[in-house]
Amino acid sequence: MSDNKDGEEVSRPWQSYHTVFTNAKAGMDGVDKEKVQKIVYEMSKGSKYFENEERKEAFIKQKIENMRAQCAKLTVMDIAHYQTVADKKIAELEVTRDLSKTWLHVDMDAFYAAVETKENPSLMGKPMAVGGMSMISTANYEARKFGVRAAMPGFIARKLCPELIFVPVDFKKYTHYSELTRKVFHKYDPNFIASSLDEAYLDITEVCKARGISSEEIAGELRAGVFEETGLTCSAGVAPNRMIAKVCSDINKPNGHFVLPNNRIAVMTFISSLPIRKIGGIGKVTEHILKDVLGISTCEDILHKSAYLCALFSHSSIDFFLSVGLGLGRTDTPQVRSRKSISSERTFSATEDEASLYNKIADIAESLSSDMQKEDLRGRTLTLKLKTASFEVRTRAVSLQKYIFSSEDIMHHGSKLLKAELPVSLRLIGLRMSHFHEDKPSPDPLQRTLTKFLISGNASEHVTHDRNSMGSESSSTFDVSDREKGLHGDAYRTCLFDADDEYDYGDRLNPQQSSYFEHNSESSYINAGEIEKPYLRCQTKVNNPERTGHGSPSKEVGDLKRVDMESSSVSGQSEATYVQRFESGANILHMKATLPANEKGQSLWVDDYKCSLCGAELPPSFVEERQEHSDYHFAEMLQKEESPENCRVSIQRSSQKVQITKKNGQKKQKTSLKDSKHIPIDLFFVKSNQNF
DNA sequence: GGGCATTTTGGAA
DNA sequence: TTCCATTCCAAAATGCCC
Ligand SMILES: Cc1cn([C@H]2C[C@H](O)[C@@H](COP(=O)(O)OP(=O)(O)OP(=O)(O)O)O2)c(=O)[nH]c1=O
Ligand SMILES: [Mg+2]
Repeated sequence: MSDNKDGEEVSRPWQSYHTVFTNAKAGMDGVDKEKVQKIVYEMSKGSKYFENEERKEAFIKQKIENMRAQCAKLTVMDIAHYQTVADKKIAELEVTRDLSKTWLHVDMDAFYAAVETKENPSLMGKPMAVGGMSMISTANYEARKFGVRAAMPGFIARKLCPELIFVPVDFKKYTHYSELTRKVFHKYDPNFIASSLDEAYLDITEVCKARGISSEEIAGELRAGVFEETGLTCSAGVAPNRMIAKVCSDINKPNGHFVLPNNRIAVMTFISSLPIRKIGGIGKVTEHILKDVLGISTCEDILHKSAYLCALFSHSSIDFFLSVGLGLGRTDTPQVRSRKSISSERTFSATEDEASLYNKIADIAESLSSDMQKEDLRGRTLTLKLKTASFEVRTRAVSLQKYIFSSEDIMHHGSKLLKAELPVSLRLIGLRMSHFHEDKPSPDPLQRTLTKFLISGNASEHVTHDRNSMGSESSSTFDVSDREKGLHGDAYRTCLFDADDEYDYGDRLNPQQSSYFEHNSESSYINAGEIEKPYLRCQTKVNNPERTGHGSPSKEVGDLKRVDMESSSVSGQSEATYVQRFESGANILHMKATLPANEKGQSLWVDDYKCSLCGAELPPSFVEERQEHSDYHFAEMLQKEESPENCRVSIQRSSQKVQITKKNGQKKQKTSLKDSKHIPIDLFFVKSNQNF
């Protein structure tokens, strides 16, 4: 297979250039995929962006090779062992199957584009995209016939379709229409989960029973209701759990619905031939890895390769994959979660002019501060995000003792972080605040703690009465991390098991969250957890519409005020903690590991391939990289011997980093990127894997 | 050994 | 001419400090 692939890469290179929009999507039926691929490739080839993608791709390929090697080493006995482990796990999961609920997933058709067309009917029937020349957020179905898709840069889309009309994004409009749709959703499930402006999950078990009608009828009625209310079409999917419902809503998109009966046979039949990429949580990289390492393409394949999966991946990943293979997904209604961060970033033409960079960051700080004030947020951690002219992304964070929100404070700390990176040529700067303080303004930390303590008692009561108690959202007043652990402490990994849940956080129509009634924009968080009539307490949060060119309006996340942990830690330093690292994008999947530790000494290349100190693999041809790698170990040793106290910052700032997986004692490592000036780089790997 | 802080990664709309 | 976004989440890994 790999030989074959390599061969194709040489003769038809565009076939191996995968993008987020390479993946099939509704409305792409009659499209000449080959032609589109070729144009996309031609337009991308040679660009800085492309080169960065190639670097990332090379990293993944290497990882795949390592995993394949590991598979090859498995003995018959190993495989038999893993098979029993897999079978046991499968049996355990099967027991949890719950076919008693009926979930419906609704997804608006070409949402932004549909809204724009509704407001400007002259666009009807013409290929149109929402966004600009650098990026489009979505395209209508006429444009999709040309291969134009969401997340595709505008200039490429125009190449695919010269007639394409570009309409700038206008979040205010989308938010408005979103509210209208939610009004309809609310009639069928007052606790519906809004996972984005245009999507929601409804537990229609009760409505069906109460009205004595089928889920099919509910789906039709709901879609008609949405159309009546908004003039926009949507698609729906009905299934016994959210994971499958989401897949189903895509089956008859646009303007249609698909109902999967609540019985095991139907689910298994449906899932078996389904490409794994259709499942939420499995994206480009995971698909690539499972395909190239184990030949897995469909959900059915997952069960056939269960032993290998157990041999290669971590527990949580195994649970997730096997659940997908079994067609199992969440059926409960999760706890409402509050926003955890807020950010603002902007792309501009690359520059290394410091004055101009400071101007940019000032604008961003201003914008972020303004957003924070709209939600009455104050945060303790500020993260600076940078994207260099070569598309390398870096982040740098500081945790402060004070909670801040003013543009002055943000700018002050943000520019300090930026200053440490100069000189550098950047194309993007972003600022993100997190570790929010949940109280109302009260600058004094001590006082806040007290206030919080008092409030937490009351707030807790409300919150805990929240619909279901799976979360310990407020159980532990002062320990955020404990609460979060509780939140994810379920049998499955939230993120992967049910990707839907990833989005539940935000748009779930929760009391204080976004929706269409403003009277509560001021609602105090003390009522945050109460949910009698959730939507009645929603506030309309328009996320700086039009500020950004495209993208999504920040997930109007509600701010379920949770009592945050107080300053307590702010580890030592009086000012703040500065730590940094860098790295170019590279993918990592988590796997099991198995590499022996090395001792310190000189850097030698074992088997002419592996570093004797850390096990990193670096082919002999990587002369410079090897030199650099050796230098790194050398510097590391010097540091250890000389200044133990500076170790942290120094090492982290060095151009390479070595990571040792504790659990497995295996190591993985990669060379990260450099620092502003040169560009070393590249990685190598690890023998084994990591955990998925 | 645990808790905290930082960074990276992959995913989704 | 233009030349690949923005917002947000969770997990995992790493290192420091107790
Ligand atoms: C996928 C994607 C969507 N969006 C926005 C624009 C979309 O209209 C909106 C909803 O996303 P989607 O539901 O993924 O797409 P869509 O509604 O435009 O089309 P479909 O008929 O296939 O459902 O989110 C982005 O801004 N960036 C993205 O990468
Ligand atoms: Mg949609």
